[in-house]
Parts: sequence; C-alpha cells; structure tokens
Amino acid sequence: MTGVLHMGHALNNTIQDLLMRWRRMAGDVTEWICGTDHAGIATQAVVEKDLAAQGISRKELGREEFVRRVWEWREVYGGQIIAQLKRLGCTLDYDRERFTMDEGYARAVQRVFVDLYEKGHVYRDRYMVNWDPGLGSAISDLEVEERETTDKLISIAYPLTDGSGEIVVATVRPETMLGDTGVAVSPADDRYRDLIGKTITLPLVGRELPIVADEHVDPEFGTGALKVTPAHDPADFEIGRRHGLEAINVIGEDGRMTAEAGERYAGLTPAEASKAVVEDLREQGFLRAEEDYTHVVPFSHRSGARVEPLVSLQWFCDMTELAKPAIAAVEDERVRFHPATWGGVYLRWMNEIRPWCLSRQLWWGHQLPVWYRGEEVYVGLDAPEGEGWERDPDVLDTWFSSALWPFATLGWPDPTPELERFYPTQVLSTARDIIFLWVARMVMMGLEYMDDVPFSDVYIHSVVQAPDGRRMSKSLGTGVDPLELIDVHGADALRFGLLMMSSTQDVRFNEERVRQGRQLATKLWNAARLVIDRGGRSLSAAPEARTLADRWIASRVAAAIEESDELLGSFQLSRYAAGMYRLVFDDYCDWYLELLKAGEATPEMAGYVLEQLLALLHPATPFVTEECWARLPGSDGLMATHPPARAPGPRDPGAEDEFALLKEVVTALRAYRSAQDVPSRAELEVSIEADRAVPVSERALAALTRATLRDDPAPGARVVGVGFGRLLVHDPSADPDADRRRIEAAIAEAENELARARRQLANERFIERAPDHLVEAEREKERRYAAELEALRAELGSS
RNA sequence: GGGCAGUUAGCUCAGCGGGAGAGCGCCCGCUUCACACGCGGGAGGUCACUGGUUCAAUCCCAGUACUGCCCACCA
Repeated sequence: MTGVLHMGHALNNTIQDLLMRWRRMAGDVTEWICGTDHAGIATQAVVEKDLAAQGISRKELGREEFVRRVWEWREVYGGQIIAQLKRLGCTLDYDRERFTMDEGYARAVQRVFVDLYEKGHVYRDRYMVNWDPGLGSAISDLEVEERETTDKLISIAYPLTDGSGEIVVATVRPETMLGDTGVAVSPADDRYRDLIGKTITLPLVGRELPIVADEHVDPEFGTGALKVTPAHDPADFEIGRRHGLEAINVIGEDGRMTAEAGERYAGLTPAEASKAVVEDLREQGFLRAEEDYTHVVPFSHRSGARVEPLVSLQWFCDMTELAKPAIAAVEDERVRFHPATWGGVYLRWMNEIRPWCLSRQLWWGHQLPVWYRGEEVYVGLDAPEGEGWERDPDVLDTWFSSALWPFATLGWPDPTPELERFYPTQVLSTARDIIFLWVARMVMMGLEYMDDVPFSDVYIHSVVQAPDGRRMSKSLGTGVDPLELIDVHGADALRFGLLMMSSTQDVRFNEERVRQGRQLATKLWNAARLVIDRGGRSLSAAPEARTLADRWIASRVAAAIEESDELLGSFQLSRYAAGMYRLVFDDYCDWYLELLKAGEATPEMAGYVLEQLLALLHPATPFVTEECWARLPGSDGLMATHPPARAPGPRDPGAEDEFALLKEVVTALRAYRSAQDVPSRAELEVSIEADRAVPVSERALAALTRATLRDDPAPGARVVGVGFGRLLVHDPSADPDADRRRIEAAIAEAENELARARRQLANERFIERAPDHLVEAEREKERRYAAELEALRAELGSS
C-alpha cells in the first residue's frame, strides 16, 4: 500500500477486526496476517515522482540504485498504514508482518512462475497487449477501463490495384492506416463478393493489400468494409491471424510513430500523425468523409493514459486449466460468496477467462526468473550455468504475487506449522472491485498449490461513496479522511458508524452514523459509571433474578446473544450494530437502569448484564468496552480475551409479557401527561381496570412516570385506553376540552382498527385459508377494540 | 450490446408474504441525583409505476421508467 488509510480500508479492516474479535472471544485460535503488497506500479510511480521533483530520472540512477531508493521509501512510509490500523483498533498479528517482497515470499513467487512454466501454462508470445504509454508498460485487461469518448470518424478511399474502383473504409485512428495489411469484408456481403481475393493499394504507403472475407465484419456498419491493422487493434489482430496478414507496428512502445510508419511520420505522436495523415489524404484526394463519432475507448486505470493496443513480446499465463477447479469450487459451494450474487459474477468471468499478461516493464517488483542467450530461453530459480546469459529485465504483475497470499504468508513452500494450522482460512472480506484481480486468482492458486480452497467464505462489503453519491476519491476532492474522524469522534465511533453503513449495497458516507457510534460509546460509559456506583461487579456465575425487571432484562440479553451470533455469522453487520444500539439505549438504559435506580432491579443483575453487554459490543467498539471492563470491580484480564456473552438464563416469555404490561401502562400515562400538559413532576393517581392481572409495582410506576396506584377510581377520573383494559386517571384539574379532543382521537383510532378487523373477518376465504392463529388474532382484535370503543364512548358521553 | 443491483419518512439507510422501522432533521415538554453526546411525547411514507400470483403483496413473478455498477474486439 502506498498511501494512507482511506475509508475503504477503514471499513474493510473494521469488518475484519470485528470478525476476528468475535471468533477470538468464542475461543477460536485466530490468525490475522498483517501484511502489505509491494504495489509495483503505484509505488514505482510515487518514487519516480519524488525523484523527478529533484530533477533525477529513474534511468539516470540505474536499476539497482532505483530499487534501493524504493526500499528506502518503504522504510519510511511502509509502517504508516500499520500505525493507522492500530489506531483503528485492529488486532492483527503485528509480530508476524509479511510483505510480498520479503525474501521467503519472493522465493515462493519465483517458484510458482517456474512451475507454471514447466506445466506449460506460462509462455512467451508476441501478442496484442494493452500498452500504457504513460507507464511505459503492458498492463492486464483488468487494469483497463472503458471511457466514452468522441472522436472523428474518418472515411478513406482505398483504390483497387487494378484500377477498377475503390473501397471506402472508416476509422477513428487514421494514423494506424500506415500499418494496414489488409481489408476485410463480410463473406455475406454481395457488394464486395467479386472483390474478395483482389488487392488494393494503400494510399500514402503504396503497399498492396489483399481483400479478405471475415465473419467479424458487420455489413451494416459504415461501408461494410474494414481496414485491418493487426498490430494496433485487438479485433484486427485476430483477423490478421486468421488470414495470415502481417502485423506491422507503426506505433512504438515509447508512444511514438516508428520507422515502419515511414520517414514522414516516424517520431510523431499518434495524435500528430493522425493530423498529418488526414492532411495528406485530403491533398491526395483519398479523404471521403469526416464526422463526429462517440464510442468507448480503453484508458489505463493506472496512469490515466489512453491505452495503445499493440503487439508486443510478453509473458502470459493461460488460465483455462487453472480456472476449471476454481469454477467447480464455487459451483459446489466450497467457496461461498456473501451476498451470493457475487458468486455469479465470479463464475461468468471465470468461464470466459482470457490469458493473463504477467510481465510489466517496471523495476520495482519480482523480476522474472528468466534468462536469454541468443535464441535460448532459460526459466529457473537460479541463474543458468555458463557465460553470456542475460536476465529478462521485466517484473511480474503485483497481483501475481498477491495471488499466493493465503499460503505464501504462512511459509509455503516449506511445510510450516502455521501452514498446517491456518490453511485453508475461513473468511475473506473485500470490496467487489477486487473479485477478479485478487479473489479469483487466490482461489486458482490455492487449488493449484495447496490442493484446497484458500477460504470458505467471501464477504463482499459495501462501497462507501462520498456523501453526494460520487466516488470517494482524492483527486475529485470527495474523500473523507477516516483518521480525522477518529480524531473528532474516536475510533469506536468510526467503527460503529461504518458498521451501521455496511450492508449489501453501496452507501453514501454519513457522518451521522459515526456520531451515533460516539453516542453509543458515551452512553455505555455513563451506564457503566452508574452501575459500578450502585455496586455492580463482575460475577463468576449468573445472579438470581429477583425482580420482574431482572427477569426481563435477562431474557432480553438471552435474545440479543442469539441474534447477534446469527447476524455476525451471516455478515449482517448493520443489523447487528443497530440491534446493539437499541439494546443499550432502549432496553438497558431507558427501562432497566431507570428501574435499578428505583430499587426495582438488583445491582448484581445490573453488573452481570453490563459485563455481557460489553462482551457483545466489544467486537464493534473495543476501546470503550475494554475501558469499562477494566473499571468494573471483579474484572480480570482483557475484554478482548473474555469469553463470549453469556445469558443470565434462558429466554423468559412470561417476564417479557408481564414487562410489556408495565411498559404499556407507563407509556399510556406519559402520553396522557403530554397531551394534557400535566407537568412531569406532578403526581398522577391512577387505578387500573383490566381483564387480567396487571402486576405493576408501585415503585416502578413512581420511578418511571410519577404515578401512584389507588384501588378505586376517583370520581370523575379520566379514561385512558390500553390494550388490556383501561386506566382511570385522577386529574381534577384536567382541561375538559383537551380531554375531549384526546378521547375523540382515541375513538377515531379504535374505530379504524375495528373496521379493519371486521373487514378481514368478513372475508370468507380469509377464514377458510389463513392460518388459524391469524384468524383468532383478528377475532381478538375485534373484541378488544369493540370494548375499548364502548368505554371511550361512555366516557365521552359523561364528560 | 449483454449482465447484475437499486428505487421505503425531509436526509442517510434498515426491513421484506399477514396492520410500515432506525438515526438525524422537524414540533411540544423536561437542568428527573449515569448521561442535554441526555429523557419523555408527537408530526411525517397510496414502500417508483403497470399488470399477475395469493384469503392476504412494500415483500413473490412479469413488464415499464429512472439510477448505479460490472462485462463486451462493430471499425
């Protein structure tokens, strides 16, 4: 990695650390290799730019010195990203740091190259490659991006050699006509049938070119005749191979016209040559038309330069045999993608995989283990014996070495204990843009060299976009710096915020989520202070639940533990985060701790539950949970190595139901208060009329809404409807108008609900076909709302 | 040219066959002795559109319209 930690790194590493901490707490032996790749192109570019600023060119320095400078640069900046990961709280194995240019790793890379050569997959060929003139190197198909561009489409007349006429062809790259070696027409095209086998004389050049028939040509497009430039167009290259046409390179690897282009054009840039060729054609009367034309054009993902397709002698790897087992591994789900749709993307690409151009004309990277002497080629781990051998100056595509990551970092090819213990791994977490570049290649290499998949689950996380929906990018100025967010809100906050944003689709970055994370951390901290102050501590065994609140929170914790395990296991990270947030704010703080303050819950349970909450949240927010844990009396060791959260007991539906009654009473009274403007400090007297026992405690009611219970309703009490009956509130000072409005609103709502229930029940097919419990629930609703309506109407009538 | 996603409250996003959810924002009220980075109460969505399946569709199917992404050798 060449740069500083960006948001994508922050998200990915937060996810990985979350999973690592989760499994570590669960008792798994975990290994998260800390390492970086040498990022050949990007790193070389950065160092070259540095040198350029000092007026030094790479060529002046020479290869050896340049590579030494890159290592120096790495000494300075290589550690930067690791320091930043530490700030994020990532628990990698920092002692076992690996780098793709380490000696042992480099040996593994060379070995694989040699082996693939010996097996016949790796070969050297003069073939059409994507040439990046900005970089001065070939790049792979995956490093090319298509951009829509408007060019001039030029029509040129090619006269038949026998003088019987002409063929008009069209091109957006007129300068390439200098390298034309044929003209192709569709075999189905009657217009040209008689011309097949004849020749034309190439304007400006004078070369005689055959007219061939090829299926690739679309008779509908333009004039239906295609100029063939095998050296500078991938399609033409294929046509050329089919018809034995020569490939003449008129554009060189330096991005300029070659001597082959002719004296007049040699040395010009293609753009200059294009102009000159058009001028010359015009003068000589061969130009037929010029029009704007919008199409997609390849650009280098690396340098941004327009890719120059040209024929070049490079090293390739044929992927078809390597892909077969890797396709099978995904088809039979030895490797599973999450979400599964990415498995389909992987398979579509793998099924049409093309040769991989491995060689790069760079200095920073793994130099090819290849030597030449005249026509001889030697491929091997060590330099060949004898005099006169010269080593290939090229290096390997960085992704070639990255593909070996899952086993090369563990010491392969030596049979190390680490390799034995940790291969295959379980989870690979990454963004989708790297599925082909890295994931697919790791699967292929893992199967080839370890005879097993490198990981069983691939989690493809969201791409975090800029807040305005554009790509987050430094050059666009849309980047948001994760380190600044850590400065402002803290690492826990950033981690939590990113988890909240992380789902299966792209999301816009939203700082509110990070703030939410900070609020959670603060809340947890304050809750811990309260609980510790009330005598909460770490206990070796679950305490007895002595109150309804105790039984209820114990049940809630049991449910939350089940839920969080399931969500983390299925990579539903934002749901896990949201669930934790509500557990802490709503259940624990707003209800349970309020009751603790009223003496309706026990400090033992409060302390025990706090410990479990810390354990549940620790994978997401390690810092605050560790800090709270250290302060909890009786705690021992680190939360990082604490066992997973344990429920104080099994789920308790009875307690949950009973507690729901309390909540309903409290919520209804609070709403009454708010609607009637009863100050929150004023005491309310209330009696409960219900069709069942409502064991609401006096103290709970007093603590949660300053209400006291009385056995009989006071005369003139106000009616508040609840699901199980009604509350009668003694409120002599109530404003009758406001109260009537409140009751009318309640009536309207009840009428609505009643009508809905009756409509459902009037549908015979619903009664017939819907599950019994749903029908029964509907009947229950009808009864309840009918009763409530009656009570409210009576109340309205009497007021 | 193919393929894959998405379209849910003002904003950013969850949910997904049985009466729409969160955070923020907005309105009203609270210096309640852990926390104003807080507490309580509210307002606010024909769940893009059109058909279909079903007792029941925001959720399943088909199509349409936008948006985003990936793949692709029509000059």
